[in-house]
Amino acid sequence: MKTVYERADIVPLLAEIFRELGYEGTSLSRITERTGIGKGSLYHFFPGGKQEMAGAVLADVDGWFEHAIYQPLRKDDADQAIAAMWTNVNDYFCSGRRICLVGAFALDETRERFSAEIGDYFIRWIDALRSALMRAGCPEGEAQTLAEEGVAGIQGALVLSRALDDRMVFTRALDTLAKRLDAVMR
Amino acid sequence: MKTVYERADIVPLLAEIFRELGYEGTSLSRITERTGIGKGSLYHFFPGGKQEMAGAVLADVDGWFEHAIYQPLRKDDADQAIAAMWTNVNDYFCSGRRICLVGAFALDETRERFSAEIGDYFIRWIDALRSALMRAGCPEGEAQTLAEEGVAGIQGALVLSRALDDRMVFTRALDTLAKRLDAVMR
DNA sequence: CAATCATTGTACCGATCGGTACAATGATAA
DNA sequence: TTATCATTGTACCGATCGGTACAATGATTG
Repeated sequence: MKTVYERADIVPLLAEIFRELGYEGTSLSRITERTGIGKGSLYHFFPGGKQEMAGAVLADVDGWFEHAIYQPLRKDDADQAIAAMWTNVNDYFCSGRRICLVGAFALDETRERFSAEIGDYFIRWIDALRSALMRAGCPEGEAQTLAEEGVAGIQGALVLSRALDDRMVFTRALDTLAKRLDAVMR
Repeated sequence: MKTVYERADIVPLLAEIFRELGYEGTSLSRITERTGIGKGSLYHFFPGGKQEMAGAVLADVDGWFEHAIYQPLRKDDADQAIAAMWTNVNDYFCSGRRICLVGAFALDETRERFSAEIGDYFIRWIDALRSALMRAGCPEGEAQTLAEEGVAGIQGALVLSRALDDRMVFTRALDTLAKRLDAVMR
């Protein structure tokens, strides 16, 4: 018996493991244990080993945010895009049950491995949000501060809700942030 | 030649290493490499091994916050204590260069090892801040939300400033948070 | 059918992991 | 001085680490 995988199917599985265990905590044996995918397959699709696996996961995450969050913020109706951001972020992070892999990588030495990808992810999030805020009538300086506050607030809400093991904390924090940005736009 | 240590001197050294490398990323050999302390000494002071070392570091961090942040928030003049919190937090985290070990542990599976300590640290921070806010004239419901927002905001600012490798982001975020809490108090 | 080739399971590699055992060291106290 | 005892350096343990080699598998193509 022999199961055949595709690279595109493996990446989301890897993502969940890196999210839960972190980069250092993720070992090849635990990947095999939790997915059934052997080393042969893993090194066939990711010849660069663990580093390439994590890199592929980061690229996948980045692609999702670019499509689902950043592009709407840059191009669509500002009010609608910002409203959609809150609901999409709440769904994506499962109300705080899931964490942000990029944020987690930023905290420890894993950052050194992926500093470019990590920086890009947040820079583009903040820029896209600021763009939407300005189109909604917010002056530039205030829009930059608000955008940073919103993105940082989401990351902090993830930390806090996991620390307290309380998903309501995340949803509540998102709600407070949404109201704050809303208030400045009109 | 033989260097003699005390447990109290070792803990801060361990703290810095756990902060930079995370729990899984911190190995005994790297501790020895960066501190010169051998396994003999480490297991003499921490018979429980790595878990006890990290536990001692968490207790040390908790003690510092209890003394320098929480107690003033609960007992001293509210305005002064909150103002002191911002400057002390900015100093403690070196304007975002240092991260919060408790928050980092909360993000990955390390949380399972120390869930009680992690939960306590944040619960007491939020409670103390809410107490100060209420004494400063903030109604209870709003004080709870603001306290959570403040603590989460600090954690998010740490993530963001490290991700962007920009310490100004941290100082700016702290400033924005301070102004926000200040506005509601009067 | 035969040949090709992407994919997979498994055995194996040296290095490092967390942890233990214990003798050497050196300060303290009788 | 001698005995005691906390402290340390070092050698060692089995397990696991990330990674490699390669033959077996099986779908695809001519």
